[in-house]
Amino acid sequence: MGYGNVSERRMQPPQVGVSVVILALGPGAPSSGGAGRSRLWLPLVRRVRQPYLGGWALPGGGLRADLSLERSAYLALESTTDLHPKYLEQLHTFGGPDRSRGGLPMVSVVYWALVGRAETRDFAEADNVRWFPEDDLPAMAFDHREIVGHALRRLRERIEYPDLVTRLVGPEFTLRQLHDVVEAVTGEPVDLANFRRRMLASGELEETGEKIREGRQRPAAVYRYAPAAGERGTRPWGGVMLPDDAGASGNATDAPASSTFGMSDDGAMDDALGPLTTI
Amino acid sequence: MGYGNVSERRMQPPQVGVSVVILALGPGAPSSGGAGRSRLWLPLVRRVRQPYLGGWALPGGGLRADLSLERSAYLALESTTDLHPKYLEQLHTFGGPDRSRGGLPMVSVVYWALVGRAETRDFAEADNVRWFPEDDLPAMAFDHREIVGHALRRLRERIEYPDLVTRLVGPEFTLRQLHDVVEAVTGEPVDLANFRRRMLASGELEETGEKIREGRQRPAAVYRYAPAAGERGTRPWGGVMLPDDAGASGNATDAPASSTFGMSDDGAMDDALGPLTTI
DNA sequence: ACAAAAGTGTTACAAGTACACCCATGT
DNA sequence: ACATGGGTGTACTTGTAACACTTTTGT
Repeated sequence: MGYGNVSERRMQPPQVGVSVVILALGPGAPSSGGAGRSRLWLPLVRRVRQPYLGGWALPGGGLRADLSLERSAYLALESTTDLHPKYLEQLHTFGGPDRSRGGLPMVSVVYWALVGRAETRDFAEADNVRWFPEDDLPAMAFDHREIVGHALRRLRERIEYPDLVTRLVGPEFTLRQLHDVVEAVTGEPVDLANFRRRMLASGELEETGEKIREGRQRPAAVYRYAPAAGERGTRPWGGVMLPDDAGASGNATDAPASSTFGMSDDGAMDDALGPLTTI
Repeated sequence: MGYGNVSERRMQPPQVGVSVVILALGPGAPSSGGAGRSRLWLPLVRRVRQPYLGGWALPGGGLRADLSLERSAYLALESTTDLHPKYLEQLHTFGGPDRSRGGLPMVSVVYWALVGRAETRDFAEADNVRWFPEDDLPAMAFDHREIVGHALRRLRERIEYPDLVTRLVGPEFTLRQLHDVVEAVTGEPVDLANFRRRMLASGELEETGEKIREGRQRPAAVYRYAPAAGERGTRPWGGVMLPDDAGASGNATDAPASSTFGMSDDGAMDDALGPLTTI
């Protein structure tokens, strides 16, 4: 009952898309010439359609019915930014009529990921992609600013867990590097001695046997993240490890995702209907 | 590129729905005649269409473009089970091609909620709704069994937080009641003395001044959940408090949701396309 | 020798655990 | 009086924080 006299349009479910918040460490404040404490940076893409045409938005894309949410997120990210995080974790799903000002209603499943410095290619800018420091973001499309805030909060809550910190620094690292990352992320000073002990006590770090000298003082032991087999994926949150060639599903000869994804290479189409959304 | 020769259908984004996992305390194992430790129960609704016709599924419904995700979840729940939780929290979003066996691809935004014993009307069964104990669930449609597992894990992680436990017992309670709930949920014994102190130390419980006698021994002090104004909503997770008459948006004369929702009263349509999905 | 960073020890305090104990109440 | 649950005390263990200290290296 009550079905005929309510406008059909209001009953329509919204469209779905995926967005990704990528976080990486980058140079510090310009006042120190980029030196000093590192900051968190994230890539945004320029929108190429209304609404918010020309504005900055999170990388994202449409959701394909034949792919898992993670795969969709990964492909959307790949096609817009060429980044290849090894780990994606679902952050939250945003929806509701208020967020799509001017566009069609849209539900965005948002993932977040951390990438090491190496993967960012020194923050080189692709055509429509630019990296911004977390504390100096431009005006952003839709509610993407709040989404970023959400992701940052999440990161700060969990940054002290070995699996998260280590993801920001790359596969091998010294304890001091981890420490500096934690301080950069939280903005709070952390006692180095106690931090060392906590990390080592976690049992998830393994000494590589190598030593590395960052300055010109005593070299530090190099570690890698190597959780005991039993406790892998034991975290309260459960992200998804992507295969090394996550763009293909176990077939190395697959065409690159950017061509199978069927999207032109314009980024930030997550909240407007892209060419693949035919209704 | 690569757009024309890929089937249009695969490019279509999936439909979206909302599902809700409701958890409430109910009678214990039948071997003890329902006495003994309480168990967690949850309501399921019988499906009235393919796939999984006649099977049990989580309450849910379509997502309306003109409502927030929470409101959609609330209305779907209300129209299928007549339950009115005061609090809903987003759990996770499930999607991917594997989960919709036989149906059209579907993304489900899943919420979870806890309701007090009072609200369950002694687990009375409505037409197509039945309550099941968490440890004796029937075969369930789609991946709903895993979704329930997800919700239970989440509950067990957080059950010791005052705001969660208190939601399972209703507005007023004794410390022993809280304690019993925690033991029922975790299955582990918890030291009562220490539990009392932890709860009181949280500062989120307020004595009502009343006393109540459960057995025929010394009466126990009655408490209510009353977090200090500053720390309300300070939890790492952030659910949504629904207004007391959450079905209406501040307008008491709104028609009941079941008629504005535009759905017939068949439950568990979240993963099949209901009458309101016209494409 | 000195500076700088790596790495270890020590102490103080907070938080959590186990368990013994007393108190209030109805039969 | 005594059984039963309500409520408190206490000793012990564990975790965390602060900070002094020793070691290794290059200049």
